[in-house]
Amino acid sequence: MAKRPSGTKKKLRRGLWSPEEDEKLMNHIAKYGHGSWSSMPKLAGLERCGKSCRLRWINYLRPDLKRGAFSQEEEDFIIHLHSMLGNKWSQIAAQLPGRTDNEVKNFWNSCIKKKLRQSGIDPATHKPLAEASNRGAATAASRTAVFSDAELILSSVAQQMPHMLPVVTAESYMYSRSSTDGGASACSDGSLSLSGYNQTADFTGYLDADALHCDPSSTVYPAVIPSVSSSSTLNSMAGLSPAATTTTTNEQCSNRNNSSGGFKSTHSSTTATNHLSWLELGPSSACTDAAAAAAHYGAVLDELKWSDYVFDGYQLQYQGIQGQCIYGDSKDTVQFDAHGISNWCLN
DNA sequence: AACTATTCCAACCGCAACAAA
DNA sequence: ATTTGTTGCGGTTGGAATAGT
Repeated sequence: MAKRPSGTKKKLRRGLWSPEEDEKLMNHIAKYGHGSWSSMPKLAGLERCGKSCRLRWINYLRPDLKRGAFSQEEEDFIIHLHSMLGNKWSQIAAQLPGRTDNEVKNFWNSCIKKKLRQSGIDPATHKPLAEASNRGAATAASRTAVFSDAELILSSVAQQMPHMLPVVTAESYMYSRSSTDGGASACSDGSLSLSGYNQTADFTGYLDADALHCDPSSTVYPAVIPSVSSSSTLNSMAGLSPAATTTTTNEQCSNRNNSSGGFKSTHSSTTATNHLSWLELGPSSACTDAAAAAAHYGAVLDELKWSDYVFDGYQLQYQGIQGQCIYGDSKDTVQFDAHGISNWCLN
C-alpha cells in the first residue's frame, strides 16, 4: 500500500456532531477561548474544519443560547424586523437575545413564511398577495403598510439622534429600499404622519406616560410591534379590516411557547380617536423630495449598525418582560415620540 | 405494521468582506 | 497594489422525526 504523501490532508469529519466532539470543543473554548477558528480543531483534537467548529459553537454550544420554542412576541418581532431588514438573519437575530441567525432563518422558512402566506401576505414583500401579484397597479389605498413600523422606528431614531441621522425620515429609507412609495408620511421633523392606525399599542410600564408628549394636532404614532399572528394584524396586513374579521389564525402553525420574553401590556391609552387602518396610510404632508433624500440617506442607513442604537434598549427591555400581545381589543391609541422610545428603552 | 409524504433543524456550501502579509 | 487566509453571512441540503395513508 502506497504511503500517504506527507501533507495530504486528513479526511475531516462531517455531519452531526457527537457528544464527545461537543465536549472537546466546549472544553477547549472554556480553557482558551475560540481565538482562531482555523487552528482550533487541531488544538482541540477535533477532526473538523474550523468553519464547522465555529458554526457548532455559535448555533448550538454557546452558553447564552436560549433554545426552545419561539414566543409569540419573538415571532412578531421577527416579522417586524424582516419587514425592515429583509433576509438579514444575523441582524434580526442580533435583536433577539439567545437566538441565532440560523434558528431565526429556519423558523422563518418553516413557520412564519407559511403563516403569512396562509394569511394572504407575501412573505417577501409583506404585502397582500393580491397586491404583490399585481404590482404597478397600486393605489394610494393599497399602499404598503408593512413598512410602517420600520418607518416609525426610524423616525424615532431621527428624532432621538439628530446628530446621527439629521433628517433621516423613515420614508426616505423606505424609498431607498423599495421602489414602492411609502405608507407613512415623513414629516419635516423626522416624525411620521399616518392617516390612520386602527391598532392599539399599549406600553404602560415601559413608557413614561409623561414622556409621551406630542403635538395633539399632529398624527405621530408609536413604533408599535404588531402582533402579526393575531387575527387583527394579519388581516390588516392582508388588507382586511381588523374590525371586520374575528377569526383567528393561531392554528396555522403549531404555536410555540409563549411564556418567555415579551412585552407587558397593561392599559394606559390616551385617546380613542381614530379609526385607523393599516392600509389607509395617508399621503405625505411635509416630506420634500423623498427620492433625493433616499439617495442620500439610504447609503447612510446602510451603514447603520441597527443593533447599536436602534434596538439595544429595546433588547434590554425585551429580555425581562412578560409576554402579552401588544394589541388588545382596545381602539385606543398611544402617541409618543423619541422620548417615548427612549423611556421605553430605559425602563 | 409498512410505506410514503411532510416538516423541521443542524450542518454544509459558496461567496463577499476584511485583515494581514 | 496584490495575494492569501480568515471570518461571517445567507442560501441550500440531508436526514431524522413525525404524520398520514
